[in-house]
Amino acid sequence: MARTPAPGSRETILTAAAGLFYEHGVRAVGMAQVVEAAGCGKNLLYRHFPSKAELAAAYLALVRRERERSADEALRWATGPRDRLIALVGEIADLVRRPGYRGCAFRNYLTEFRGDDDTPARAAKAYLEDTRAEVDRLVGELGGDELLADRIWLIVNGLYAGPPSQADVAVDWVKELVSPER
Amino acid sequence: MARTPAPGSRETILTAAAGLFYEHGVRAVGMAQVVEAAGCGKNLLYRHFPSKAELAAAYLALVRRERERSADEALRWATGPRDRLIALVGEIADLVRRPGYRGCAFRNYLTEFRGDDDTPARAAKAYLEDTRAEVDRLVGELGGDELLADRIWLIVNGLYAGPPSQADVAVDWVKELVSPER
DNA sequence: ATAGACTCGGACCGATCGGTCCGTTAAGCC
DNA sequence: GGCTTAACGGACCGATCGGTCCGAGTCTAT
Repeated sequence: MARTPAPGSRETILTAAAGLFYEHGVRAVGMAQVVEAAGCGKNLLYRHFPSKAELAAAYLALVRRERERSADEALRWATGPRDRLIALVGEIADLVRRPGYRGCAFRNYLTEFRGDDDTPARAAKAYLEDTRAEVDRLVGELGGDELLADRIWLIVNGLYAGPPSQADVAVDWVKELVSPER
Repeated sequence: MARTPAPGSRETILTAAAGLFYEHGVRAVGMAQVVEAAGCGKNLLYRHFPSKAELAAAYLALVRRERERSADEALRWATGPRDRLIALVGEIADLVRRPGYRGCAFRNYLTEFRGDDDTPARAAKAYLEDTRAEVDRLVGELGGDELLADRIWLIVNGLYAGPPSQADVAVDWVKELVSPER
């Protein structure tokens, strides 16, 4: 079974905060709620995370780790840029289909704090840019032009926003786009 | 020249609130800021809008009126479902390209208040459903299948989310999708 | 001039925000 | 058992939240 992290540990607090932040939004969740969900004292929370902004940044970093782990696993068995692109979009589709899906954590944060340029906002932007760059790289390996990369990125953004019922449409479309024309 | 609305009027207050809500987000803007921007007293604000939720609902209703006016104008000269679909997406592209674009007001609200089911949230959902239904209707008139409607909706969602530089890509793609195959 | 209606600005309310601090309690460790 | 360490829970802080209320001032109509 999975190792149970010690109560009051940094990991426990961060997990509790991440769940609340993702479900309700960072702005909507107060530090008191985080403390209550984590089952620890405010004291300990502020020892691990000196401010709400740093807790939010750690939340986004945690989500990024999870996303990258999931993406790495999805891309493990994909060989070549074509399969890797399909796997990349398919992995996002799996995320969107998951019950309790509430949108992309990074896009959500940038919507909640639009205009801000604090640490978590920069982390969110960095993730989006890196993902976009990954799409560009794979399309380049595949020999595709910038238009193809733009179109796939358009689908990815639409996939993140849209209802889960659109996930299959997005994946199938990308498969079609990256398949050699008959 | 444009008629200047009376200071302290409902229209003046709503316009000021709408600008702040759209730029910074509804949660991030306090009623005191609205009052300050509107140049009126709190008294008058709460006479016209009995609560912040009602002000937010009026803000979304205002945006909806503007969006529908702009869409009607864009669709005025389009004849037939093909041109109307292209015009519909092109009008959204114009919005996205506008300086100061901060995303779709309705999607932003639903992100900020995810999980809530108050009056403004229902208004936002209704707008999105109506727009999606409009796409379905036009695709149906054109003789397209559900897949085409899903794909166009995917592009629309991606267009709203993506950087303005993607606007042309989205419009050109929709043109290609609805054009009769050679 | 005077009365009335209306507005602004701000004081004010209870609640909650992020964040600090401390008394109590409990868990090690010798 | 006694000592140390540390976490919990909550009181507490100033600021801000949405929302109410009132005094002072303005304008108009008579």
